Amino acid sequence: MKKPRPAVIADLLEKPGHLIRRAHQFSVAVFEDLAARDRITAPQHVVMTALFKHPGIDQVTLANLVALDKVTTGTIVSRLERRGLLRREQSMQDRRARVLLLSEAGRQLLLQMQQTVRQSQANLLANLSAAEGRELVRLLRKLIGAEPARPRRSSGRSRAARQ
Amino acid sequence: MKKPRPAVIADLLEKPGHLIRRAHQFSVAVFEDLAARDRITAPQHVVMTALFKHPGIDQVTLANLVALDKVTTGTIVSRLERRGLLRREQSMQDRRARVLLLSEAGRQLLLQMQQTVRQSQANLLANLSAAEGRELVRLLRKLIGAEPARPRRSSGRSRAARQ
DNA sequence: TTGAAATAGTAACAATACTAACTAATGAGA
DNA sequence: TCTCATTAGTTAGTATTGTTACTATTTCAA
Repeated sequence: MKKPRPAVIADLLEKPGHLIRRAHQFSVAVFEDLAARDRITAPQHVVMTALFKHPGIDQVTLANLVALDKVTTGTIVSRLERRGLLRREQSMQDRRARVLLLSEAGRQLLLQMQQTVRQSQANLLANLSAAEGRELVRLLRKLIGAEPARPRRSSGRSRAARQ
Repeated sequence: MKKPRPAVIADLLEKPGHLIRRAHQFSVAVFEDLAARDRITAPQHVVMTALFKHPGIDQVTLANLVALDKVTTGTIVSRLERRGLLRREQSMQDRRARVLLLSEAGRQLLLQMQQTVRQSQANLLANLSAAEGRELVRLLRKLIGAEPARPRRSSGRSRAARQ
């Protein structure tokens, strides 16, 4: 006799999609808990980090680096510019493009936030052992198709980074 | 001699917070890819699923079930109500509360979407082996503090489900 | 060289997601 | 019973995130 199939619809806590949303929600909350003092959100921090490592890139390159839509990247950049944390200059080579540079204030803020950021990553993984944390990172990279195999190249082929 | 510490700032693909955001982005894109035809977003589907399993609950109870803010839950519910997928009635017991029920159209749509939903979960985990998928689910549950240990009780203590 | 395709950026729109502040109703203790 | 804290829901405001559509510019190919 067949099992009666009590629920056609699976429990939410079994669904990877739902769990990933919960994890994201948790991650954002943990970050903001510590970074609220500096009035920096997680994506703003990611953008600043990318500009720290790659000064002078344009918005589309930046969008690909951080895996955000170019429109989203544009609004985040605007907000940071309004706060004076980065500068936006006409590119000499391409008059369509805008060259992005962290301002001195932006650089200072980013460096000063390092301890905070490390702490928030630790809080995020607090419920996991060190090995589990590493395994989670590995699985997430594999899930999104960002294999560590390829030596450099980045960008990957993540669906949403299409433009 | 010390290693020169080439980058103060870690690579984004090492940071669990960034990877979780990427995974969430990917998850949403995969779901919408299949569910766009029904014009149902992932959170709308989660809300409908919860109402299917728990008909007649109020908005705050629903918000706790799906781990969303009560405001967000309210706007999603409004949108579904406007489309006729659920009904909202005054509660007899508590005149502040609104009792939520899936309409017949909502029930039909939800059931009809089951195959789509299963497929999108499969697509989401396509890069992982079955064992890796299960491990990811386990780690995410542990991360957000929703242990399978406790037999029933749910709700957990997720930071963002505070209200 | 010129005309079409591609690209960088923006604008307008929609949906999620949260906080803070509010209204209305409930409930519990003095 | 009266007051006050709590609770259900909404409104307003901010931010992220995406789509589609548009302008300006560049590039490539006929």
